Amino acid sequence: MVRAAVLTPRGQDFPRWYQDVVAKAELADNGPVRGTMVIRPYAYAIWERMQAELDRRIKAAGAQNAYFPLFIPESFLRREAEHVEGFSPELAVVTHGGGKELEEPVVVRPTSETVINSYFAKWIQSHRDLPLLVNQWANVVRWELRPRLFLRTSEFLWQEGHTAHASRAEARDYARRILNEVYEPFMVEVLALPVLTGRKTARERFAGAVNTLTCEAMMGDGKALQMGTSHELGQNFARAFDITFSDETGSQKHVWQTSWGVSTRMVGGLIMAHGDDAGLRLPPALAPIQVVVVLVRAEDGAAEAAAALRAELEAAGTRAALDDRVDMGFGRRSVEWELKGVPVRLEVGPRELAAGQVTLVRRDDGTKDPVVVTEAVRRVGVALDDAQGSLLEGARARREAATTDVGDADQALEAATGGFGRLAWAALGEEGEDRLAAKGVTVRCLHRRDGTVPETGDEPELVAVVARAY
RNA sequence: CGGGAAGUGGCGCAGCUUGGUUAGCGCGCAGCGUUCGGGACGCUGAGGUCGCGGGUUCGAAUCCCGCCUUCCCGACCA
Repeated sequence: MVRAAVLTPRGQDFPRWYQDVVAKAELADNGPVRGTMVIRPYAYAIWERMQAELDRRIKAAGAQNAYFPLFIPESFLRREAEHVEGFSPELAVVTHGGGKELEEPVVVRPTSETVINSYFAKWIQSHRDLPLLVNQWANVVRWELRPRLFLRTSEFLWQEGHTAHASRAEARDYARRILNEVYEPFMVEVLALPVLTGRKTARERFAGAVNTLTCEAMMGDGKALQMGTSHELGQNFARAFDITFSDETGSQKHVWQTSWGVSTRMVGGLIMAHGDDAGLRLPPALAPIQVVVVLVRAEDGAAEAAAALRAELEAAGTRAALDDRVDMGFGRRSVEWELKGVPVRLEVGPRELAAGQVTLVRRDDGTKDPVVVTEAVRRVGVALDDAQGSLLEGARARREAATTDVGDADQALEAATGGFGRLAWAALGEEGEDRLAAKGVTVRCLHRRDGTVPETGDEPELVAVVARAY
């Protein structure tokens, strides 16, 4: 039996495939204003799972949640020179309110450094007030000229952390801690996405930061996606907003800061990294629905058995759903759950039930196995664990296979046509970086030979990973 | 923002070159029946100011102008 193609094949037209998945898995729609996005319930559930997992880790790193306003006085943005310069082109500016022209235009936040820091200046007096670790879950607006659902939209949802510390070393350590203890483990353990971590080059650095750290993942077409960033801001904003404290000796000092964020872009990354020709493939640790019990036919006690299985799975702590829509064709329902990437399907029908069995189908590798009903819950648990690992390994293997070690800029360009190129940063340099950029290839990050994050950008023997990026 | 392509029921498309009266097709949707272990089938039916605005014309989905939106390729960003 040949399956009809549900989606444009991934290898035939990747962008088209991506759009097909977003539409058919009911993830998102375009909003009425160019560049905006309607996040549909299933994708929002995925985002909520990301939020839950991240929020826990962020709090474990000591930050507390707060909320700052959407509207920011335009003058605030102008206080940090590089920051304005970086964001000016993509600002949405409100000029009218309450039926009249505003005296000072108000910008819709593209990020909240400026508002948050103006309050940090007020709240921080003493070294005893430090470190101040704040996180906010919010929407931000950056007017996009070339929008793409989840990956680049004019409005997106994210989490932005902002911290102030008493010393440069402490701020630097915290920026790194967020990268290595929050973002990277979340992406690896929950999203099953192997990420490269490292520093951004000066060219790729966040506007206003002295150092930007990044997590980079490879998508199914070999392009890179920046999954999250953590910035060391130095004292740039502290000076611009006059954030000072008296230290133990009573002298006034400017604070040292960080900011860090991940966004709904990760949903796009998840689709592009794990998806296949049948749709999304969700890692079990993330999936809003980990297992769906599909009632094949409501005969011979199958309906009762399916409902009971779902209840048992839930009792065992598994996120389970029941699909008892027997008036809809079985094949159609299978296709639907595959599109949505639900990791495991338990098919319950009278035929196998007569033998005391149900069928366990794994989304990650497509395997189907009969399992004894009384063993089903345990077997689902095993399958979920296994799928989590195999998705991660599969993504890692694809990345390795599509990564080439090269010696110079020309070879790097060649390598970046279908994956990552890796070469000595010393052999590329900023001139080489500019040459690549002219061809749409960027340095995604700099890291040590062993993949760890360097302390500074001028460590010897740094490796540059270059690629085309979303 | 530059360069290309395209907007016709929910989705995918035909019709446009050579204006002409009831705008078609497939999928989906609703009802009924037969089916039912990988997108079932039959019958009946609903659903469209042809992206928006202006113009030409006796008459515009079709020709002209402007705008909006989407997709692809480039420059900028999570």
